[in-house]
Amino acid sequence: MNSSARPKLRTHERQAGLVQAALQLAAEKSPVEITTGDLAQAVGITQGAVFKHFESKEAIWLAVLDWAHQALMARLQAVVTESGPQGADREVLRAVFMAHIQFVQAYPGVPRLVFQELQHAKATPLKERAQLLMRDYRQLVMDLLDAAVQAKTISAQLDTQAATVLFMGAVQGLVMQSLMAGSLQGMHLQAAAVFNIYANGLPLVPARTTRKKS
Amino acid sequence: MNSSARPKLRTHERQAGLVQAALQLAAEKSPVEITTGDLAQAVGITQGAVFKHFESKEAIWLAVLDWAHQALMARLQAVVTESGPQGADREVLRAVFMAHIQFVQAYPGVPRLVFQELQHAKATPLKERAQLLMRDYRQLVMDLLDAAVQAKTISAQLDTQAATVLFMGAVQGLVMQSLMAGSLQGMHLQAAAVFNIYANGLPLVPARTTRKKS
DNA sequence: TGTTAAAGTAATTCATTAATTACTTATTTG
DNA sequence: CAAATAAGTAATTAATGAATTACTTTAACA
Repeated sequence: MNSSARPKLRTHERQAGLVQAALQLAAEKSPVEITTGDLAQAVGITQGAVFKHFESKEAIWLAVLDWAHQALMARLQAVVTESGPQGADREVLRAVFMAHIQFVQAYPGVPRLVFQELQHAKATPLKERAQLLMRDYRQLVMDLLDAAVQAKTISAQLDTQAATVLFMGAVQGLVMQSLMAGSLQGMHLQAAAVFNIYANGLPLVPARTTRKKS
Repeated sequence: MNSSARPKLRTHERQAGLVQAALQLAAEKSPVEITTGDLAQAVGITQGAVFKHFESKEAIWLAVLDWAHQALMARLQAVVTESGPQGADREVLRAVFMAHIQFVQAYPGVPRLVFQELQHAKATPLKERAQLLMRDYRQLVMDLLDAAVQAKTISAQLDTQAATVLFMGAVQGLVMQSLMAGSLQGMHLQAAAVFNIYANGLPLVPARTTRKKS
């Protein structure tokens, strides 16, 4: 990647470089098979030099997860606030959905890494970060759904927990799909179709002329 | 696991034992961190002895994937045929969904392994097996959806590709959910709620009092 | 501008783990 | 029942890869 032969960057920049390198590499291969040597090479330094900037390999992945957390949530939050305080609720959801898909396309290494870490049985620091990211994300989606219920755009029948799981699963399904196909291309085309089915599954508030029956 | 001190099993049985041990261990930890030593121990033999029965570690995981493929598809096929030739289509889907969830609860290592392998960028034999399993699964779901459209239980509007992605994503979402929670308990409770939303998203055929149009 | 601290190198250490080897023991089966 | 074969052991090998060390170079700044 970075072949500019310019040695001696300050720790902060090297850290950033390594984090980006990790993201790049994770886009192409499973995080488990990324070595500190790979990272060093990608950034143009020696394997040993990596440890001048990070205490351990784990610390690098922690930084990557932090970056991803920050970047993803910022984007999604932006989308939410852009949509204005009382946008059509389904449309906000759709915008968030599509923004997430875009993010995944831009940084395919992130879902890889997150899922990788969630797999560990016992709570490693990395797993905890991954959980944190997911929890935050989950909360954002659930808040949107709850707001829609509140605003009576969606029926109070809705199990918002379940709806959140399905929302996240929809993204995950698309990711998996592209892992099978081997290409991220066309992901957001299918994403729209998938979201339509999802949104269709969210119950409308009962027709307002009719009396509601259980 | 197997602490019965009975040496010298025939290769076929040892293979089966090792496959089951791998499934067990994969239920608890990430497949990457399962060593041949772990497998040997779980089955009560020496690390080296493992290679009397499998050419390589990779061969073990291949066998595991084959077993999983076989077992999962058999179950799902059974559910489909049990439901009779003209069962209510959504109910067949629901039954398949729930059967899959049950399978995942019984063998949590399987989704772990599959996803793990799908991550590899270049086509390793293991990745190909995982893809094969997913493709078969995907086909089963899509066939059901297509049949429902054919039977006019579901509107021809439906993008069955997308509906299949969402179906698989729904399972995946539940898996992820349990990975976050750290427990498989209660998964099938939430599964029912998730499926309801999904099924609700499948468009009904237009009201039947209307004359059918091509 | 010369000293210091940070950033880098190259080579080494240490641990892990898949696979092999030389040898032993159990189990078929001719 | 005694070869022959299959299954097992214990120890070794070879490769990999994270981290450490001893030393060198660059950049900052007092």
